[in-house]
Amino acid sequence: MAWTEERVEVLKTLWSEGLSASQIAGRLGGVTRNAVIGKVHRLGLSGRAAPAAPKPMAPKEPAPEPKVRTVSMDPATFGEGRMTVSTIGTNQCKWPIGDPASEEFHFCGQGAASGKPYCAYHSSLAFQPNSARRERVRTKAPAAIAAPKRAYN
DNA sequence: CCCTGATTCGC
DNA sequence: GCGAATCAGG
Repeated sequence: MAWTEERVEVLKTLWSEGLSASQIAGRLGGVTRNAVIGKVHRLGLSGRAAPAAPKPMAPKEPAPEPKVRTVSMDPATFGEGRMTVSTIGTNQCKWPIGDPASEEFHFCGQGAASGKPYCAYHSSLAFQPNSARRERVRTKAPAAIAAPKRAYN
């Protein structure tokens, strides 16, 4: 399973969303949590670093008014609205657009259902790939390296 | 024991 | 670059 742009986007998003490596791995499918963590490190977003650029220090953004843009654009034109991490609303799609460490970085910003971090379009991207396996009840750890206990008889 | 991420290391 | 094995912690 190769790390396609889409999969990487999902990875970055879910990771920044706070999901654990095993959760992400299970969602993507075809990869283990080790692979996810390895990729995460390789991407340089370990430690749950903020997706936003390493802003040294915002000169005290007064913006006391959480005026979010209630945009309703088509998925095809997403990217038009430059929702930054500071302008994103709670019920707006938080799908990352562009490099997290770039000025171009912003969020989709489309209307998202309450509780859902993404709009329908990106939600499908993130949740569509595989939906069969959600259960975590069966943690893949049957390993149980049989103890080589042998009697020295 | 279950889990978590972090790092190493052979591929 | 990739991910399993391993490490280190909760």
